[in-house]
Amino acid sequence: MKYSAPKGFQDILPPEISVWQRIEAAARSVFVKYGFHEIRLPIIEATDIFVRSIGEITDIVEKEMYTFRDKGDRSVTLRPEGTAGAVRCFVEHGLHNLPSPQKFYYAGPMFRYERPQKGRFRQFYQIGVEAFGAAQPALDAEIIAMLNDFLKSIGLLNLNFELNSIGCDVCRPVYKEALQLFFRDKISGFCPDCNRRYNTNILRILDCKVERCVELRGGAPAVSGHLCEHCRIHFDELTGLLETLDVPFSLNANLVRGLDYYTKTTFEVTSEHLGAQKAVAAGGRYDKLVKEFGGPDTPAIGFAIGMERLATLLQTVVPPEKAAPKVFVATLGKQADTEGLRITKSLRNNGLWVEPSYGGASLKSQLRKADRIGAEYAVILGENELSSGKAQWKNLKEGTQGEVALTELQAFFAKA
RNA sequence: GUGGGCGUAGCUCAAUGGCAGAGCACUGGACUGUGGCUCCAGUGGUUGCGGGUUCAAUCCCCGUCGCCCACCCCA
Repeated sequence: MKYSAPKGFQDILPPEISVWQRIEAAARSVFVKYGFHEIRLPIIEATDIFVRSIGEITDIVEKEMYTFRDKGDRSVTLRPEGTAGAVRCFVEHGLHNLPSPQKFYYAGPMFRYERPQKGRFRQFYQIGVEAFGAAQPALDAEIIAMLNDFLKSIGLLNLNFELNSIGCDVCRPVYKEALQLFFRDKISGFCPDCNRRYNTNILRILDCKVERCVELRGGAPAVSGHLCEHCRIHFDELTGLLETLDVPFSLNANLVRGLDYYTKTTFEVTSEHLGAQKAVAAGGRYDKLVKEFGGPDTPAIGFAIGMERLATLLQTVVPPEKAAPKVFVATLGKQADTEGLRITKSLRNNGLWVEPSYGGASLKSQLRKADRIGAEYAVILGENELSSGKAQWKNLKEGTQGEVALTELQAFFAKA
């Protein structure tokens, strides 16, 4: 093999594409009912946009970004996620001047230089959703309900919907201090990763999977007990609204998002039928990010859906569609080859999927091909048919055959 | 970045320190112009790449690249 796609990059071929198209169509039809509009964003942004929003000490920024200098010596980065670019877009175009909230979605590839594994690629596709300009828990509830609607509409059940609040810039620092106090004396007993987390992102100790760490962190202060009144009310109202809207969820006090910009509500949808990378969608509030980007103080919330992971799940539920032509036109002889092309075109003009023979093969091999590509009908056109002005039609599913005048072919297949 | 497993035909996989194979798929034939079933034949390989050991390496050793899985982290 001389060439292969770069590590962590993959081709998506026709049998799989039908699942992707189904996902995209379902997303559009659900999102439009919630008033979300599609936007198309650049795949490259100024590097600083991601550093400022995602956070300097996150893995994404520290080691996973495809960053390079363009010919104008600007540092640019292939987007590792969509929210930063969406916020940049919102601020750049002054979209806060439009009635609030403004609601958007987008779909496309993201890039992270990571070691590939099941459900993880260096180029991966996300459908992203962002809503700007409403601080009320009603918006959180709606956006989560919309995600739930979407997942139901493509036929996915048995997903885990987890919810948490990580507080705001008032209560989170207090909570972090409480965690530092709790772990200070016992951190040396934790795994090396947790010792690193103690300094970089202490919240992450709460979802370490190492058995010893799970035991040792028993009794650690829960975020729910440290939310300020404002955040606690927001969260309580949200859970109440989700119950009203019949959105099932479970609380997970250890649900921590890795990106710095999240505030208050965080949520994640996972499946047990994926590998270790089991999150199919995740998101949360980011009330400070628009201001951070130079816009007015504008609360916002969003989520992202992992397309590959969703497609993997959907393929186990719904088999990929096998699309097949209505008619295969088999021809024998130069003159019939030409006439066959003309017939093919006229049937296509009637809206049918028609495949011509490209000439030169035996009738036997042409019919074999017609069968293998799953055509419903074959039209047979040779010297006899040309001279009589009548083609043979054959129903390949039922094995029936008959004659039809060349001038009647369109009418024949319009009814067939 | 770390750890483990695996690289042989388009796909799924055999094989052995001594001529590189099967099934499926593809093309054709048996059946001068009638598919599916059957039978026959054909196309297709620098055994991922590079080096080493050896009379001889697909096999053993080293390196490298790729794939898979897990950690970290994340959609």
